Amino acid sequence: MDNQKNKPVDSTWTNHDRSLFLHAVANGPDDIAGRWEEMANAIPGKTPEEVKAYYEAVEHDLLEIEAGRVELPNYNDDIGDEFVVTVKKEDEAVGNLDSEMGNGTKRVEKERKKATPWTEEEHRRFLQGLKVYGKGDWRSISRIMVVTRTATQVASHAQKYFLRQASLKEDNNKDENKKKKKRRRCSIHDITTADVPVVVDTQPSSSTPPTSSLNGSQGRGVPTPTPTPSSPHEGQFNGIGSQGRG
DNA sequence: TCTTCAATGACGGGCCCGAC
DNA sequence: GTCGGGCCCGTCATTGAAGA
Repeated sequence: MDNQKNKPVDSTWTNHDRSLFLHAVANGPDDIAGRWEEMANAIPGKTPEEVKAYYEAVEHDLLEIEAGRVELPNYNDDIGDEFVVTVKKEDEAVGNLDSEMGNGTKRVEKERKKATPWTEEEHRRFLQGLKVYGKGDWRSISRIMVVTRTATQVASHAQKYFLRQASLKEDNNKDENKKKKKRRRCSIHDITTADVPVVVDTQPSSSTPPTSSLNGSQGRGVPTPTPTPSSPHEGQFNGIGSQGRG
């Protein structure tokens, strides 16, 4: 199977297949052994071998791009087809402000872009990227791990994440009474790197999937850490991704 | 000079809690 | 039970600094 590593991405995969593939990657099982079978089940007409080969090809392509060995064909729009389908829909809903700004045509009325909350899935990818690429390499994290977010967004998210961690740390040093007094909601930032195992090997030879543990058996729903037992809304941020804001 | 990152503040919106 | 004010959170925009 290793000889398929340098194979270009299989062109027989339709956009629909690719969407299913990405979804399967995001929600795939934790254990590597049964992973490909699970993913193949989610993509009609594809065998586990095909899924694995496709995954490795995609991974290889990403690494090539990352290494600067591949010229990017105007990826602003192209990536959207394959990786940010859902996000694009939201962008359209708010008038695709990004593309307008990107063309250099200044907007007459500067309208604040509608905030799209980070999903748990995105946050977990972010954490994995943080572990793999380290603090500061937001570009790589945004390109490889959280393709639905720009480097700026990743950096901003990281800032709030670290602030949150620092705040939690501070609270832990206070006594129980003070802790209870402070109202703190559950937040997506309560998911820390300790909850996200590193599974990405940046070496091209590795076939370790970058998102193999995302969600994993946990899947959707209740996040593991609930650091504020005093909060009446345990597991509240379960809805952060889905509930949206309005 | 250009690109990238970090820091900061503004803003929108949800949630909590007390008053009624 | 409901309503409203204040608090808190998350995202976006802007600006300056640093490095290539």
